[in-house]
Amino acid sequence: MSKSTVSNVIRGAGGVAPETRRRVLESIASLGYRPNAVARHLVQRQTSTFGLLVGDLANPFYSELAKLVERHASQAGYSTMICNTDGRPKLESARVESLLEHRVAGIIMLQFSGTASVIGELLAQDMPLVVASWEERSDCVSVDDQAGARLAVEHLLSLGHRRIVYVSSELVEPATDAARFEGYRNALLAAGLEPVYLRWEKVGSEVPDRATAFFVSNDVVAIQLVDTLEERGVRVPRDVSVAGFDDIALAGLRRISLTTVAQPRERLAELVVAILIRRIEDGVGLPLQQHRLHPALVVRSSTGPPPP
Amino acid sequence: MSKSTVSNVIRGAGGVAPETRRRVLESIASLGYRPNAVARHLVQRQTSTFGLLVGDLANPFYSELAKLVERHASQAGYSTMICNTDGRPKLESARVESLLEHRVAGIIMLQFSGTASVIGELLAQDMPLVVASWEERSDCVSVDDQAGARLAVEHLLSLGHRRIVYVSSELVEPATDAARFEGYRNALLAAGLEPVYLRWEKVGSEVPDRATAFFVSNDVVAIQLVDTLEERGVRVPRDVSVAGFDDIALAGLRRISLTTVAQPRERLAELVVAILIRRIEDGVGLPLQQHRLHPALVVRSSTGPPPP
DNA sequence: GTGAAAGCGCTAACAT
DNA sequence: ATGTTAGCGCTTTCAC
Repeated sequence: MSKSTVSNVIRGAGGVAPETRRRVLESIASLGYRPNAVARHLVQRQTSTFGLLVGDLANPFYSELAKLVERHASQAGYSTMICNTDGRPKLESARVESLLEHRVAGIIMLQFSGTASVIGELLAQDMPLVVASWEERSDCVSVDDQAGARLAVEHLLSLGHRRIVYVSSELVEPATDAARFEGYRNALLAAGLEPVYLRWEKVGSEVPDRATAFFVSNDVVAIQLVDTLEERGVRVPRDVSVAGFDDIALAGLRRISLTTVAQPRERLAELVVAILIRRIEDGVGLPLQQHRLHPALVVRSSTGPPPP
Repeated sequence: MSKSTVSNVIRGAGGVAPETRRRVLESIASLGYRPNAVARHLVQRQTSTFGLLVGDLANPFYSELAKLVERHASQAGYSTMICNTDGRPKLESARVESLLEHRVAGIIMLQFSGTASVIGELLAQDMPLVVASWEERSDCVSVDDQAGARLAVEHLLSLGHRRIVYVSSELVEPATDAARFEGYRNALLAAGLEPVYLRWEKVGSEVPDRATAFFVSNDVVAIQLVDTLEERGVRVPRDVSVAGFDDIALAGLRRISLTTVAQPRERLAELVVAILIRRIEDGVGLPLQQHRLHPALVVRSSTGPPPP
């Protein structure tokens, strides 16, 4: 009963006599032996751990996604090391450095803080990486942000709105925000209307009085916007309509009932993990794996016709 | 420039000549050398990774807590391996086994699925463990669930309610649920009233018509309950009052405005991590570290006087 | 102050 | 089918 035989039994490698196998298993049970993954990873020069970078776990969209990603990862035999970056580039690079030192098998970025260099560095080191938003340089899977925005804006347009404002926030990474704004802008331009870009942080001071509808770059901020508006006595959707993006669980509550662009979360999580595993197994040779998923408009009651 | 000298420089261990130190640092930079944490952990027979077990990351209370825990952990130099158990004991033990094989330095359970044996096994192996709810046998920190429930019920009582129903759900682990029910029960009994225990899953079929108020064991279910009630045309708080437990971020929204018992999340996360680190450093000799935090009632507009 | 040597617990290649 | 050997990349004595 040498180390290698025990190893063969544990790893399910063939070539072990049934009787030997039984004895090994028995000893393992009686001694309470537990294989040491650290040692295995060292000798294999490969861990079975993913690094999961998320901007803000307190944002339901990301925590829901993180949950799904972790599930798929563990089903495929991978553990998940989670890092909340708070959207801070400094923190992000520190956490990436730590993941690299831990020799994670691959990294998933649910939200990329905007420091383009981080992605470049990861790629330069051949670290398998999947970004859950559009990223030219690496494997990625995202929803078609432009199409999603167009869906929402066309809905607002068809309701009769003419003064539709785009509201952005720091919670959405710049590239994604840009794509959603672009979709919004194209839809407005096509209707011969003028796009207006507003930062959520400034809604307090400069909210355009004549706006009859807002398209907000994510649900969390959309819900906060409804809150803020109603605090000022503006009723939604009677006085003004609000549409969001993501379709977080909360958006479906009767009291919230937010019209929004739904992301296929389940499919997204599944794909992200599958793509990462593929990259890990097939290596650098594999061409870029980039997917764009279709979003769907979910009409609820935060949008309605503009006041007369 | 031997391996040990490099090691001494990296670890900041003294006894290295400034000139040598400079040269080592320079080589590290030019070669792009990155220390291998896996090897370090193997030789030290200790990782710097925490295992974080959470019942449901999609529940905002847990994701908010997870975020805080991860932050404190990383500030203390620990990585966080996250495991979503979905409240399923089978999954839970599988994930714990994986954490054990990874030789995590300690485990934090944000929600314990109810299989008492898991905790026993962990303790038997001297695995540092902190449970974020009351657990006699191990280090733990929780809010005073009984006191919290009493706060909520006394508020309802003072509003004039007499038929107050307790609503439980699978989302809350049994021990916590029991403590909250106990606090509810005591408060009702003290007022000479009869406690009623109802499972959320059964609210559809057997909701007591004469109830004028519900105390729900957590916010997520409380919010769903409000939804369900209003779907049936029952208005909150006009017809019936609802109070929850946790004070998730969502509860503060105007549209939701849920009266609830607030848990000191920030303090909880901080303590959990501090206690775990203490246990890791001081070992088995240290007596049990058990803390009970004080909850606070947050009165919002989901509660009001009962209808005449 | 620096280097040489041993060994953490495994796997993989090679003997037997 | 089983055992032996040689590392994986570090830290930690222990010599020098």
